[in-house]
Amino acid sequence: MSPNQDPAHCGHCSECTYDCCFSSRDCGNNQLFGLLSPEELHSLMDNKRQIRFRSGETILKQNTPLTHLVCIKNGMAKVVSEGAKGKNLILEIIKSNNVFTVGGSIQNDFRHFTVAAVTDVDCCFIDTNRLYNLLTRNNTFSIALLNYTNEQHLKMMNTLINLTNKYMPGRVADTLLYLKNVVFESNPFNFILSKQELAEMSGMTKESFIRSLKEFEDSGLIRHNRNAVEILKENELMEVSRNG
Amino acid sequence: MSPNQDPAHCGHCSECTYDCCFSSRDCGNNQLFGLLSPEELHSLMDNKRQIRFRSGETILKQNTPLTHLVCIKNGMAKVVSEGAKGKNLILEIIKSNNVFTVGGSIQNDFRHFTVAAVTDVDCCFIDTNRLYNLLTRNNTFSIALLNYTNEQHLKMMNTLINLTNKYMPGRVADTLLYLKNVVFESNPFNFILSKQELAEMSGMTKESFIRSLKEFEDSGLIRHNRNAVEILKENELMEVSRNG
DNA sequence: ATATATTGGTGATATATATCAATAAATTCT
DNA sequence: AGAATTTATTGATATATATCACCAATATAT
Repeated sequence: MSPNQDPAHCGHCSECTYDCCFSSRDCGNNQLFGLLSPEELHSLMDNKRQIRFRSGETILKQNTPLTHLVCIKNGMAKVVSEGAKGKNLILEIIKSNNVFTVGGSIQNDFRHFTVAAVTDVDCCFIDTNRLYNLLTRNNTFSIALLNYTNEQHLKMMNTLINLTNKYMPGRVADTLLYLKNVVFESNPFNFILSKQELAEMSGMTKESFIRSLKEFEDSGLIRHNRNAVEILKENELMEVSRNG
Repeated sequence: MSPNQDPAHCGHCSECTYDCCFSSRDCGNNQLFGLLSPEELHSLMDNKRQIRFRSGETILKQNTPLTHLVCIKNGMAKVVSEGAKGKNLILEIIKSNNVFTVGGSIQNDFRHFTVAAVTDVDCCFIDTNRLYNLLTRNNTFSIALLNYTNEQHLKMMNTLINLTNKYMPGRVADTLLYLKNVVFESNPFNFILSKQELAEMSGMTKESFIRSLKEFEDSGLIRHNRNAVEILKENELMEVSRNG
C-alpha cells in the first residue's frame, strides 16, 4: 500500500512519492519544490515524517522552537496568533498542498503562531536544517523562498490591517468573501468552522459575529442556516467590505 | 568634497563611499551588505542616487511600482499603511543606516506601504534589478535577505497584533516604550513626532492618545510637556503594556 | 434513549473609543 | 509684531463593540 492511501502515522516513509509536498498538479508549492532536482528533493524529504492530526489538535504551538516546517497533505488548518488573556486571532486558513514556513526565520527561531487542525489533517514535518542546507546549495530555491515568504507575510499583514481599520460589518464581509473565494471556493459553502472561530477570524466576539451575520441576512446579502452560508449579493458585500 | 559632507541632491555619485548603506560601525545593514565583496557592492551601488527629502515629504508612495529600495543615510522616516477613509497606521520608524526592503517581493511588485520623512532625510535609491542580479549571484546574500525580511515582517506583524489585541492604555504604553527604547534610545526623549502621528502609531485618534497620556501623567508613570516625554516608571508602564 | 456537555443565538447593559465642538497654545507667514 | 494657520487640549456626546446572563439547539457520552 502506498503512503498516499494510508495517511495514518507512517513515521519514516522511504517509499513516499512526496506528493504531500509536491503535487504534480495545481499545487502552489510547485513554485517552490518544483525548482528542486530529484536528488535535492530527496535530501529534503527522505527523513520527513508524515503525521495525522485529529480535528482540533494543535500541530505547532506558538513560542516553541522552530525545528520543522510543515506541509499540509490534506485537510485544513488554521494559523492562530494567541494573545494575552485568551484572545485569539485566526490569521489564515491553510489548505491541502501548502507549505507553512511563514512565521519565523529558518534557523534559531521560535514559532510566532500556533497552527491547529480544523479538519483531520495529514501533514509532513520537514527538518529545517535540511531546508537550510538546501538553501545554501540552490540559489534559485533561496530566491523562490524569499518571494514565497514575502507573499505570505504581506497577505497576513493585509488581513491584520483590515482588522484594525474596519468596522465589524466590513470585517465580517471580508471573512465571508475569504471563505467563499479562497478557502472553500464554492457558494454556498459549509460551516466547517465554528462561530467562535469565524469570530476569531474577524477580530470580534462570537456574539457580535452572529449579530452581524443576522443583519446581512435581514438585508438580503446572504442566506444561512446552521450548516452553510450562501452569498447572494457578492457585489454589495464587497461594497460593505470597502467600509461604509 | 565627498558626498558624505554634501548630502544634497547628488544624482550619480561615482565617488560615494557607500557609507549611507554600509556603515563600518553599528549599522544593522552589515548583516546584509557586509556579506558582499567590493565588486558586488559596486555593482549594486554604482548607479544609485542619493536624494535629500525635507521633513514631511513622501519618499515612497503606497501602490506605486517597486523599482528601487531605499537606504536611509541619516534622518528618520515613518512607514505608513494608508487605509481607506484617510485612516493611517504608522507601522515602524526607520532610522539612519537602515535598508527598507520590506513590503514587497523583489520583482514585479508594488509598494505595500508609504514611507515619508519625519525629519530631513538623506537616502539612496538602489535599483531592485541590481539587487535581484546580486541575489542570483550570491547565495549567502539571498539567505541573509530572506532572514532580514522575515525579521522585519515579523516585527511589523507583532505591532499589528498588539494594535488589535490591546486596549488604548496598553497601546499607548507600547508606543512610548518603543520610542524610548528603540527609536530615540534616550529618556527623556523629544517629541519629533506630532500627536497625530503618535496616535497613528497607536491605532487611535489624536484626542484619545492625548487623554491616555494625561492619565499616565496623573498616575505618575510619565512626565511630559509639549516637547518631551520622560518615562518615570518603566516597569509599571510595561505592566500596562501587558494589558490591565 | 436519556442525560450531559457543547455550541448557537438573543436581549439588556456596560465599556471603550470616536466624533464633534470649542478654545488655547504654538508656529508660520507677511 | 501681528495676522493666519496649524497643532494641542478639553469637555460633552454618540457610537461601536464587549460582556453578561440566559435559553435553545445540537452533538456526545452513558
